[in-house]
Amino acid sequence: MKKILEQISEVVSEAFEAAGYERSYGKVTLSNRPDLCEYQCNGAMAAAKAYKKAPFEIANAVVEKLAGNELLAEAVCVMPGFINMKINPEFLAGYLNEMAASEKFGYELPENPLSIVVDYGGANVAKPLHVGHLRPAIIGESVKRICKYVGHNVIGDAHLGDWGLQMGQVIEETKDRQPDLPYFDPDFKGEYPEEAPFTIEELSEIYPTASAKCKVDEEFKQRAQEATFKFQNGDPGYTALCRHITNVSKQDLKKNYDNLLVFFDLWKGESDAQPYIDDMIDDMVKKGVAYESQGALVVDIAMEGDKKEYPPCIVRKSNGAAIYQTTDLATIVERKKLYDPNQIIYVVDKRQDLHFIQVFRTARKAGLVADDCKLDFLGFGTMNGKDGKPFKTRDGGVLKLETLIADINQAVYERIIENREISEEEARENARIIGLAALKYGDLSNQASKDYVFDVDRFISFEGNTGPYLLYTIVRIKSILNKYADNGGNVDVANKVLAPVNDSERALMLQITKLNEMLENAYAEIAPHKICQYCYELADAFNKFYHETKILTEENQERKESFIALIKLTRDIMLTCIDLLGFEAPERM
RNA sequence: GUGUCUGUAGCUCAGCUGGAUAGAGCAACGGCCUUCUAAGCCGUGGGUCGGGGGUUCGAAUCCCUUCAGGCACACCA
Repeated sequence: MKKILEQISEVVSEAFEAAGYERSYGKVTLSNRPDLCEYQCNGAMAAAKAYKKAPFEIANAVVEKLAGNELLAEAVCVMPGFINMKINPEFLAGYLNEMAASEKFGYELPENPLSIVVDYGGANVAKPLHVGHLRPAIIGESVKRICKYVGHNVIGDAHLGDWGLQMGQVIEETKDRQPDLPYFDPDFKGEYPEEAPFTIEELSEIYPTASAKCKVDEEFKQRAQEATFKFQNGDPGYTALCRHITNVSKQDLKKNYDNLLVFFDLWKGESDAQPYIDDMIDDMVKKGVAYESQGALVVDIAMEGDKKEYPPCIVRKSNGAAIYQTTDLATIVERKKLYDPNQIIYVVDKRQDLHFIQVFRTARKAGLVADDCKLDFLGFGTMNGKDGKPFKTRDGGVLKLETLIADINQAVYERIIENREISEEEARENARIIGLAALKYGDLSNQASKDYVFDVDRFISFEGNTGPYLLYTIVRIKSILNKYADNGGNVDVANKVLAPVNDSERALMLQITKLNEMLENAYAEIAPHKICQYCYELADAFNKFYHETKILTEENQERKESFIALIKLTRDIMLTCIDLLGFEAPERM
């Protein structure tokens, strides 16, 4: 269905035309003076210049043409030439009823859905997830859900780091512990065992041990580097062992991501792109985009209008090895071949923006993607502590993600048992749900590209603009609906929303109508924080309405059913919003 | 040094495709629970939107300049 702003703009555009002006001046926006009106059109002021007339005169003529329009209850013109409008309450109610009856609240799906790859997570095989992995997981998951919701075909790819030194480190440490395994026997000719030589628990201890050893033991470090080289060059035993490392590690990562409600469609890794490298580079050389410079093979990425000189993109190091850029480019080749995407969104630390400029420009120059394939870099900012410096543990170390989440859950749990009398089991379960909401909302409510202060106490404060506040509001609505059902009301029947009876109900209804406009925007700008803001305003509007309106004791049956329909719609939209943000609501709290 | 991002209330942040008195939350202070969850609601105080120029009928928003901070700048990922 058409968005409400489109509908009103249409009406005003026609009025401009009827009054003898360009219809393009009829664009209507939400009012920034809600005390005066709900919608405004500033077109008369822009038109004044083109037609060399007083803006007020134009606005007046337009307002005359708007008289009696069924969408509007009021249209007035105000100096110097604003057109202020109020919506017809009957029309408003009708709009909500249409939203409630429509799939996805009437969001208009694209005629030609895009194929979108979202690259997020940034996890490395064999290494534990730490706080640094939190933002890409949270933001990426939300971006993925938003893209899906607005009707595109989306693939979320974890794009594991499975091609680095850590592989060699784990190989060597395993070798030291179990030297007799067949992977280390160069003459071994049989089938390698199907079972991994270590469990998740063992692996998660092997890596840190090996990593620590590398820092103090030069000989071990040397061996790890050699092992990495051998595995990257296809040594069969090492390759087989690496497959075990990856598989075991993946289970552990999956468990951790599941806890965060982060679900990848694909668990590809850097290693999957390797087979594409040689052909890709040959092609670049053949096309003349890649050339040798200081021993390395590079691609110039300078473009007209650049304010600075960009360093060329290295696609092959002077020692012949591939580099980060190479792998990312080859991954684009792979994705083009397997998924032919129209858009690839990278959710990666913003400090890597130069890297992605290099990769994107090289991909374009070498024709790795179709010209109309969008390559988006959603660079996120740093998570800082309360002191404004990058988030660290008390002793300055890197905080494991599991620890962070456990700490938050514990803090939320303590707050719950302080305020509520519920069973131990429910308190723990709610702490998990509410903690995750606090964590994710705390992150997503900031613009992704900015650094932000990670303040657990504030996030779980249960007050104000927080995840728990949203959940509390949802739970409140659920509770009313449950009571309504207990008293014989039927919650499942689709009641009609009537025109609003008071200002707070009207405000709630207006807020609901903004949903689809907001969603379109959140997708176009890849901006989950817009959903946070909308959902908070919706919760706020509901709570104000709630305090002014007795819902269950309303005597007029039709009116009561209208209230029920309205709060049901509010609940459903809020549930949709938090789902797009990547968290859930409990039944009670 | 070059580029880039950021600078809005005591704190944390929205607003930035130009519009009418710059918005929230927290913190402070004052109200509201015999009535659908007070994790809520209502109210008060608090800002020369880093500074300075410019464009415009109109600028937190666009342009220039300046100050302060973050980040990145070819063979790490």
